[in-house]
Amino acid sequence: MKLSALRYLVAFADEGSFSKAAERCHVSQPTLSVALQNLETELGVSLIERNKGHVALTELGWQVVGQARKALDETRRIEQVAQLGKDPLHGNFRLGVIHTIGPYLLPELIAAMKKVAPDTHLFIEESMTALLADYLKYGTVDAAIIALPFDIPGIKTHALYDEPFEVVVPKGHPFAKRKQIPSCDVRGDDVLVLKAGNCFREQVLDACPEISHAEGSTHEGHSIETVRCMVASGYGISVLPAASLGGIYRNDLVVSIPFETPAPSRRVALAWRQGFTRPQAIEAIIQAVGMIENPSYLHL
Amino acid sequence: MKLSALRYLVAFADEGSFSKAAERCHVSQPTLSVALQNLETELGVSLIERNKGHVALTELGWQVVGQARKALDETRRIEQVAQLGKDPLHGNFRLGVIHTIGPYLLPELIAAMKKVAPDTHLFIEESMTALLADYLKYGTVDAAIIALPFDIPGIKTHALYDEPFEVVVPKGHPFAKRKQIPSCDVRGDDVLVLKAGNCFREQVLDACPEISHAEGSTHEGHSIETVRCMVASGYGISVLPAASLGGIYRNDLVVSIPFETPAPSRRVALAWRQGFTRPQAIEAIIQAVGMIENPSYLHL
DNA sequence: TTGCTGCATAGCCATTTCCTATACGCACAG
DNA sequence: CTGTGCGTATAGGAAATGGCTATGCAGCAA
Repeated sequence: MKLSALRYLVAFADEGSFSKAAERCHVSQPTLSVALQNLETELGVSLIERNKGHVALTELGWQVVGQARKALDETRRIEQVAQLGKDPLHGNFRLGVIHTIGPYLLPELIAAMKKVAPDTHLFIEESMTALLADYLKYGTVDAAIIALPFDIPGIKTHALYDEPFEVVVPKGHPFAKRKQIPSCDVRGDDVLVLKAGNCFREQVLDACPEISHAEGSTHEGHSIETVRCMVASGYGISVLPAASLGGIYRNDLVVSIPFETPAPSRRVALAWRQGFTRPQAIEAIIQAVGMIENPSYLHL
Repeated sequence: MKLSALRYLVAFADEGSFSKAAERCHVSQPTLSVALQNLETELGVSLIERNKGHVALTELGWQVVGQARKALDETRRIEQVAQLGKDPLHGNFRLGVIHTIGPYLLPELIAAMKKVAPDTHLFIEESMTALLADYLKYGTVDAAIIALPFDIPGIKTHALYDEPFEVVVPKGHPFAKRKQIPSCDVRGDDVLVLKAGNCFREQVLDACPEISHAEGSTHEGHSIETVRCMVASGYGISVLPAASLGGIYRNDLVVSIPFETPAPSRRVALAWRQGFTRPQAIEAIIQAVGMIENPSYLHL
């Protein structure tokens, strides 16, 4: 079945003559005539009654014309859908974020995106770095916010900001009154770290190599919030990213103290597939991050 | 836009790979690959994100696929409509009837058609012979029941039955007690006839040439029912077709008397365009007329 | 590295599609 | 009755299309 033949048929129904229909369709009369004959042959029915000196649609012809109109309408709507979708800032955008950043960045990021790209609807996928890498690769997410380094073939990144780490101790801990702490003071087996798989665990261990970190020990937490509660409960001290300690996450049960400069930190970046078709949406996210006011991290 | 490209796109959405989609569509991988590239170019958007080692639909791609499915569904339904319509006894049939036959034949004809072709839905168009001829010609009706002769180029006819005429007089009229009347007795200026345009008027004047028939006189009626009422009211006598005098149309205000044999009559026929595409429906009507029991006319 | 898989590209061929020219039938006018 | 105009069908040829095979190239697994 050819869409052109359907258009010819509808034109014939509207014009009531082969010649007029051909004119309307910008084809010659024989072209349209033959095309309709073929359509009838293909469907195995007679759509047009050809009489000496007069032609008209058959009863069935009218039914087919009606259905053909619907089909043509739906195909026209394909073009409309494509046209609407041409705006790269319109439609859904699937954004992955690592667990140790999501809760502390997203509320403000989403608010900023509403201003930068109000028609972009963010779907958030929170996970761990390794999984997000796969998601990115296979297109499950369009982009991801992760911590560098993030060197994956075919994936591009753009640094967003640096996030310093801070030491977290329970109220009344000997460190609690100090203004700054050197990283070498964070050591021993009472330092709580995240469980394996969270990239932040490795980043902390890199920053404070003297932490004792037997994997599977009771001094591991599933999430930053768990660790914070464990610190508050006196299980030990920890090192957490600044964003998880400021703003609405500040509380009275724990005390956070900056490291001595140069404070250990991680560089947070946006990552996306090289072939991603909406670079403008990537730009919008970068711009939205830059718009966040009073962030608990260091703008680049 | 090509329907094949839409099918390829949907197949790709289902299979997630060019090769598998090509296999499903029974075409080679390059064919499908190129077709989708062309579709993207035509729509001016990117539907598929091509990465090294991995391809996937874009957000917009999914939207277009959804719309493409609808369009393909509607085109498939065209074939279904055609398939259903292949039954020539299914669907609408527009039947024209002249005024002087319609009310007296249709009730029984419609009942008979319900048995012969229950899926044929009759649309009735009641009019005068000349108009029906045009309707037939231009396809406004599919067939017409008229009185012979009806010689029109491109129109075929099939005689259905002979309908004798009868003399109608008011109760108490001198003719009322006679068993038979010779046509020469029907004469003068108190014979009521139909107005010009009704073919039955000419048929009566042919049968009884001695009727005085100044056109536009007060002795003309618009319809058989009007004439019957005029006879009942004592305006004169008339000649009417037997079918309008029997059955439910028999009443006590007028008396109908047969003509002497050979009684004047008219031959009623079915007429249709030579090129009409559903001859089976024509056959069904002829058969339905033959099925009518106890008709007020003479089966051939 | 090597082979395998999967998509893109190139070149070729068959088919399709559209055109012009022409034939044919009908209607209308002279 | 005949010529002319209108409308559709048919025929033949040119151009465009759609399909194929062969091949290139990148990623991935062994």
